[in-house]
Amino acid sequence: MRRVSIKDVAREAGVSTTTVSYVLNEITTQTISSETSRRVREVAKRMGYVPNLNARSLTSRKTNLIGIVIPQTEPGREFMFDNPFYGALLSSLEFNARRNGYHLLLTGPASGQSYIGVARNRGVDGIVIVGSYPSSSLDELHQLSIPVVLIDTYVTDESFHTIGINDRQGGLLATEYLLSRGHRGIAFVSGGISEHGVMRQRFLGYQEALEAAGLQVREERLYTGEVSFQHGMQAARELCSQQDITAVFAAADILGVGVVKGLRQQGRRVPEDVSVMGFDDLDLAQICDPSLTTMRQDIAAKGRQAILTILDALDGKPDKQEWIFPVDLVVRDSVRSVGRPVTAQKHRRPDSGEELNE
Amino acid sequence: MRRVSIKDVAREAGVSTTTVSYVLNEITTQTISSETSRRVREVAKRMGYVPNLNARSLTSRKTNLIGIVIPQTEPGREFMFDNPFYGALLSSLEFNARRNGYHLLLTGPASGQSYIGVARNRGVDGIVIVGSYPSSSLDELHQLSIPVVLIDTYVTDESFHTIGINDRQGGLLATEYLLSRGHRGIAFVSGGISEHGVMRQRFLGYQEALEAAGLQVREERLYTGEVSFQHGMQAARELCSQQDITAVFAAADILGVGVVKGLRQQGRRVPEDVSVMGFDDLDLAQICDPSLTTMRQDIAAKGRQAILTILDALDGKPDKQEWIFPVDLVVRDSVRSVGRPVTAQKHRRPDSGEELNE
DNA sequence: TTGAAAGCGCTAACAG
DNA sequence: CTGTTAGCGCTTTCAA
Repeated sequence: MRRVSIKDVAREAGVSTTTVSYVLNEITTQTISSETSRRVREVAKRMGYVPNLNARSLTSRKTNLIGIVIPQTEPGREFMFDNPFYGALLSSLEFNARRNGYHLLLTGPASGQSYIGVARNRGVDGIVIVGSYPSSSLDELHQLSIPVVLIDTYVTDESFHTIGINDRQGGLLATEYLLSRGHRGIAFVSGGISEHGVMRQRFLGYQEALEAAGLQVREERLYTGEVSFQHGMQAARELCSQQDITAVFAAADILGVGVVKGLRQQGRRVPEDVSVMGFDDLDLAQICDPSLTTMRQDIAAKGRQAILTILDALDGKPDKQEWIFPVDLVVRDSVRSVGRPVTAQKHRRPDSGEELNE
Repeated sequence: MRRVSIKDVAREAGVSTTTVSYVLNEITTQTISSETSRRVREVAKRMGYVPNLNARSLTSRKTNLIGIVIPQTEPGREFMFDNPFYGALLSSLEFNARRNGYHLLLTGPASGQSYIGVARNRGVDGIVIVGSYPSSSLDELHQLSIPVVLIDTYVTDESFHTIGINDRQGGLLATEYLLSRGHRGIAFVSGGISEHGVMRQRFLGYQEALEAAGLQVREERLYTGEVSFQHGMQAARELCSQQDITAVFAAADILGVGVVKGLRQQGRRVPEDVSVMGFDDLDLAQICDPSLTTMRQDIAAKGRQAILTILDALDGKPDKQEWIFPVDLVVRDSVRSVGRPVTAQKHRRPDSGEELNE
């Protein structure tokens, strides 16, 4: 049984398809007698007419579809995302798209194939890309002449809108906090450090904080890999052999909780033996025990702004948008103070986050 | 700058659009000279031609689109899913859809509106619905004459395929395990218990196990609410006042980790003071400390089978498919044995999961 | 206030 | 081996 089309409605109502179209789309430049209008509406309703958006897009050149590209954690891996971060972001994208009359076309990057293909095939009106990709892939995006929003990636390209947080400052603040607690041996656990990725920025913040404190980044304290619970655990296992590490800065909560777990398995207590900082402030941070001290970012805001930015661009706003949301330190239970070196300050305010003014 | 269409290619290659269509779609019933074929391909590539799937769907009556409906945790809430369960499931759905040439149209149920609307608008080829909905909503699904797969819901309707696990048995096994460990005061923490939902089945398993052990379900030990970390914490806080509760069966891991957290906040130790069981075996279960004893289910398999079932139906297989995947007990660290009543067995196998044969 | 006609990009009989 | 033609469902001039 075929779907009822505009033709069916037109025939049944005894008018032309044009008229049906006018009525149902409430075209104000046309004037339709209220009687006709009423009848068309009634018939359409009775027959259960639903417009075919694909057909409509053919003429209107607008699909009301927004493409979302979310990375695979690892190439060839079945799961796009183990990291709850993406679930939260996706939720926000969906919610905001829907309330504005858009639908979401979801895709991971086609393995070995242009991940733009889908967007072109379907004629999405805009596209949101999460995470960083080789710039070769991004080149293809130029060819699509549609609004592109890049979330969490550092490319300086005038034709793309970007949404992110101040990752470098986040890394800086996190590390400064650990330093302020007296830690000097601070390991860094992260995902892959690619040129345009957030991990690199968080690392730079880490480095900057260390150097400002007169310390050096030490190769053997760096644990990069994938952003996963597993990698966090693995890193923790390895770093246990270095006695001078008293704190770990994990550049994502999912890594942080892995680190905590791994440390535990090695018989180390958190934070008594080793302190741990996360990044993101997912629910995970509170689920973990001890609850994770972390850098909070507003994931919902990112999703919301991504959609709004697309809509703005579709509305004809020409300027590139560039949003940087703030990150905030959230102190919980996974970091403790250790005896500070001789450079202790004169006036030590008890229990306050002492600034590190070298 | 307009996208290049089949017409453009045809003109450039000096052939008709028909020929282009034949070549590019590799229609085997037609025979095209290899020279023409080569030229068309070359031109198409050079011009960067990408077929418009929306247009194609107009004639082929096939969109290669699968609609996915994921519930909102709570009506009016911004997030569809806080629960990482949905992220995992969605990943699997996307992966399997893509490898079969399908794309995913993602939507939460439109607030106050038919959540079938999107599917009809877009003409999706099949639809996957996760979670249980009022049966009134499901009625509309009949009108769509497309394959429908229901994940995690108990409706007996011949026209829908279903995929799930044996929730009742899961609830039974979980509770039996707690009983076998000597627990008698077992609380039940879950999401809303709706008629066709999984929570109800898990509850029935809980009830069955209790009754088989000569115990009764007690109203004051039931904590139903939403499936969230928050609700788990809240339930834990409340159940602390009941001294005779020595174990909690949380019908979802996200609830379980909330319960553990809540108990901790009340100064109760897990499992020394109170034992906790989860359900799902998400990563969370291991992130939690102590790691959660739980019922494992294969989320990836659910997603895979959902897509395969749609494809089967689209291929013309007429029979309703009904998949029930197994659940397995995963013993970790959140449950301890308590002194068993006098009915202790003669031969007590140390450290084995003693069966409860009353 | 309404409708005829053309066209969006593509496919599929059918004819040649 | 290839092209003509009609049509998928809808919008949009343009004319009546």
